[in-house]
Amino acid sequence: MNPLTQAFYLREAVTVAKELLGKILIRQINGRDYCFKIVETEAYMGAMDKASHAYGGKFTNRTKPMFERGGITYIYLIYGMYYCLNIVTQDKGIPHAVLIRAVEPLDEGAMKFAKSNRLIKSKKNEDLTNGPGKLCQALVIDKTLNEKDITKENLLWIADAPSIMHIIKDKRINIPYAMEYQDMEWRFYIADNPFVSVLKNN
DNA sequence: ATTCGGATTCTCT
DNA sequence: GAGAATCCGAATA
Repeated sequence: MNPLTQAFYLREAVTVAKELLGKILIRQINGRDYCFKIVETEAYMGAMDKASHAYGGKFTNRTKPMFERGGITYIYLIYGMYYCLNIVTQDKGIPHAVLIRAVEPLDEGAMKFAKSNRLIKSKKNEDLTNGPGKLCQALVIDKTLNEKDITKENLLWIADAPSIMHIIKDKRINIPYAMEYQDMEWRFYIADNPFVSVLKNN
């Protein structure tokens, strides 16, 4: 499997968010590779986007990675308990990012790995990785992996795979403070995939 | 099936 | 000091 190159990430977050669906997120740990398919993403569109941590060009210790050149991680702690994994996109100085909201274990090994890191009652496999906090727990992703290059085979990287044809677009989740931006359809997921966290409400 | 509250700590003002 | 790009299990209906 070949890593997605940096050029892939030097574009708008919405574009990258759509194209990341179906790609393979790989966690290397104890000399083994665990592979997961990306099935749900959200785009955060930089200084104009009221839902973004970088709204108004806000530059702090936390948001700093978003201002770097695309192709690295942006990982933060949320609600004091959970981590969220983002992929930085666009060139240096343009703070776009894509939140990885859900992944699907690609094989039995990945499934067992996820299970061993998630101590929950539910026996449904979907509950292992169908949310941004859940997948970070399942793949043992924390701030030690923040601001790291994901274009090279490493502890955490992304490999190319065939593009997804049937993509659903929808509003982003849980951003009530974002005013008019909470209605932007900047969440994307693979149609009919059981690991998607929230389905379209109608 | 849907709603609800508690957990927990980093980050910024 | 307040609030956060969430999750889980329990309670309700």
